[in-house]
Amino acid sequence: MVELTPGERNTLIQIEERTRTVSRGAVLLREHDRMDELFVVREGMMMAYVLLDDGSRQIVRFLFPGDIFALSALVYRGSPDTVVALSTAVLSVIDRSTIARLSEEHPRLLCLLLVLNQIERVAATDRMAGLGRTSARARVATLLLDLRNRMRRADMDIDAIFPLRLTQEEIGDATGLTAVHVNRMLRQLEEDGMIARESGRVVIRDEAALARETNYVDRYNKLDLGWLPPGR
Amino acid sequence: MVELTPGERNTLIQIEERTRTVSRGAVLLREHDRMDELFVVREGMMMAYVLLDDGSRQIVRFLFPGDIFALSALVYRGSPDTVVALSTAVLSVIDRSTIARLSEEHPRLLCLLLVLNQIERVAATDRMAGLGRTSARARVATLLLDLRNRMRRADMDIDAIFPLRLTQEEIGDATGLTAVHVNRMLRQLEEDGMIARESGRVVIRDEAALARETNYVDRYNKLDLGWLPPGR
DNA sequence: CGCAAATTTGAACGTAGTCAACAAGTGTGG
DNA sequence: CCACACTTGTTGACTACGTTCAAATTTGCG
Repeated sequence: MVELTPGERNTLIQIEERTRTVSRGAVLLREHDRMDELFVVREGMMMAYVLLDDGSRQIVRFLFPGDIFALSALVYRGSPDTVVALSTAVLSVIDRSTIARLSEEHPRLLCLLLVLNQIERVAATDRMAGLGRTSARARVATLLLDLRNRMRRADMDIDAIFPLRLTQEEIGDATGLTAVHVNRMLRQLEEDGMIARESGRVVIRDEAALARETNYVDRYNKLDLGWLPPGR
Repeated sequence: MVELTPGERNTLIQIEERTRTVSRGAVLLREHDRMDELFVVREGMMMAYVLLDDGSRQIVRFLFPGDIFALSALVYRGSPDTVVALSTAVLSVIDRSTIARLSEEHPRLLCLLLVLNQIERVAATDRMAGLGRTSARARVATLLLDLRNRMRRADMDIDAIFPLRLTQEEIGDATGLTAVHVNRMLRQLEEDGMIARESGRVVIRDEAALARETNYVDRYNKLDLGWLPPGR
C-alpha cells in the first residue's frame, strides 16, 4: 500500500510481536466484556457479531489476515460485539497505550490507521446498502464474492475454489436472512451455473455473471494516499 | 469529551476557519465526484446516500453539527456517496493535507479523530443489525429516537418535539423500507400513542415505550479515553 | 391561488419467514 | 473402526411482512 521506512517497519514488527493463537470456535471477546487490547489478525478467519434482544444475531464483520479489530477499545470499556474464530487463528495483541505512543513517534503510521478505518467504514456502508436495498439472492452472491476476494488477499493460491467455513445459518446471520432461505439461494445460484459446491468448498464457475448479480465493490482498490506526511 | 490544551484549541479554531454555507436541498458532493477536502458540520442537517444500479437509494448517514464527513477523501479520489443538505447548513472546509500536518503537530487531536471514527463505526454496526434483523416498526422507531437525540445534542431546546425534515420516502431510504410502509408504521406508532405528528414535527409522547420497541443505543455515552497521549 | 410534491388508504401480490420432517455430514467415545 | 448423537443441509407447504400499484387527499411552496 505504502513504502514504509526502516524505522516504521521496525516499530510495526515490535508492536506485533506478542501473539496469541485461538482455535476454531473459540470466543475471543464477548459482547460487553471488558477490553483493553487491540488485535491484528495474522492468520485464519474470524467473525464479529451482535445479539439482539429477541435472540437473533447479526454478523457485522468477517476478519482476515491484516485486519485490525477491537479498535473500539480506544473508545469503550465494554466490547460492542462478540468475536469468534472461524478457523484456528493467530493474532497479534496490542495494548491500547501503544496507539498513544505511536501517535507521537510515528505520525504517519497513525494516519495509516485512520486510512484503514476509512476503508472499513466505506465497506460498512456497502453492506448497509446491501441489507437495506438488495434481494436475498444478491446478498448471498455478494457475500460469496467478498469472502473469496478477502481470502485471496491472504492466500494467492485461492482462485475460483475457496473453503467457505460458514454454516448456512451463519451466512444468514451475515446477510439478514434465514438459514432456510440461504439454502434456497445457494441452490439457485448453483442451478444457474454461477457456483458449485463440494463438501464445504465453493467453486465460482461464472464470476462475471455472479458479479452482475451483486453490488460488490472491492474497497481495497484505487486508494489515493498522496496526502500522507513523510515517514520517520 | 476531553479537556483541550490552549494550543489544541487554537489549532482547531484555525483549521475550522474556512466555512461554506449550503442551502436546503443543495448537493454538496455527488457519488464518484472528485474530492480533496473534508468537512465538519457546524450548523444544520445533512445526509449521505448511495444509489444502486436499479435506481434505489440507501441513506447511509445523517450528519449533524460536530460530525466530520468526506473523511474518505483521505483514501479515495472519488466520493463513495452523495451528500445533500436537508436544511440550510454551515460547514467548515478542511484541506486533506491539514490532517498530515495535524498528525505531526498535534498527535492527540489525530487520536481524537480516530476516536470519532470508532464511535461512528460502532453506530454503523448498530444500523446494520437494525437493517438485517429488526422489523419495519422497530427501524422507524429507532430512526426517530436517533434523530431526536442527535438534534438535541446540537440544540438543547429540543426535547419531546423535533422537526423531522425528512419525507417518508427519505425515512424509507434510510430504513430499507418503501414510503408507503413507512407511512403505515408512523401511523401505527401514532395510534399506539407513542408519537404524535403535527406539520413536519414529531412529538415523542411515550419515550420509554418507543425505546422498548427499538435496539437503539446512544454511542456517544460511556466513552473511555484514558489512553490518550498528553495534548500539546 | 394553483400546482407539484408528499401523504394516505385500499387491494393484490410476492419475497422471504416459519414450521416440520427427513437426509446427509461430522465428530466422539466405546 | 464402528455406532450413535448432534449439527448441518434440504425440501415442501403454508404464512406473513412488506411491496407494488393505483387513486384520492392534503400540504406547502412559488
